Amino acid sequence: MPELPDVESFRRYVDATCLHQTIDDVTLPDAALLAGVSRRRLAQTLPGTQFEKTARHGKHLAVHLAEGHWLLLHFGMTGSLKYYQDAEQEPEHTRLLIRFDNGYHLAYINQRKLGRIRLVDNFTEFTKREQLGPDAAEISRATFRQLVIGGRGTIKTRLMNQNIVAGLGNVYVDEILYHAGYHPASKTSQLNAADANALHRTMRRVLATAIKHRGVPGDMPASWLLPQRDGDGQCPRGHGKLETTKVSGRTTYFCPACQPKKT
DNA sequence: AGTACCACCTGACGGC
DNA sequence: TGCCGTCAGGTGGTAC
Repeated sequence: MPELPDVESFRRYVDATCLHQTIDDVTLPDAALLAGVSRRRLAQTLPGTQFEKTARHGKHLAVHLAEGHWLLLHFGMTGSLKYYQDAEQEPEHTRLLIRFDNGYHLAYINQRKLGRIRLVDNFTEFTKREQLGPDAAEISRATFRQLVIGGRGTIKTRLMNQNIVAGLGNVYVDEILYHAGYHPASKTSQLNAADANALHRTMRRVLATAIKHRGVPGDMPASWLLPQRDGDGQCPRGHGKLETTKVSGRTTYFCPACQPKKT
């Protein structure tokens, strides 16, 4: 479930493997993921150019091409990348395959096809056009406070909204609310500046830790909720079984003892 | 401006 | 064995 830490790990992976190599050719086994760009246009644009640098905003990975455009990858919930040499190693569900002139391949894999592949002139303009909120790993405390408290709705829904803060999804919002001690259905109208500051501090810490562990669930600290996301997950602080509920349609894990509701 | 619900999409899993 | 319903969840659309 690629959220900000996963996408940041993909970005670093591309930086570590694919920069400054000339693209020989591109294969698009499935055009269903293309958004605003045709198969033909990608096949015309990519060969002959190189990946120059990468950027990320929320859950969007952007690769700047030496010829000027940005290749944008969104991973949905089942997307990932793999860099490999032998053609035989091509992963299942590869939806975009780039072959470099050093003989290596970069595969964009996406089993459930909920991701998007785009080609845009300007990444910053794209994030504005999509009205994405500030990146969750970069947002200042003051801006966060302004966007996240007050108004209507629940804190979980607010934090999941990419137009408010970009990068958080179901799993990491649950994680942040657990560590900060807020019930996911707490009303934003009941939160004050101190609550916002605490949430901001916790969010930054959770994201930094998750990035350090490359978003791999099994590598997260034992004190985290994430490894407990299954049938009978336990509160890592010893309060017994976690509860699940639906908040705006998403399965939500929380500990009723650690996370009292503010209604 | 909220919520509620559906659709997209595939594969795993439980029930019968 | 095998069929079917449900669930996973990021996003976007619609109805209310």
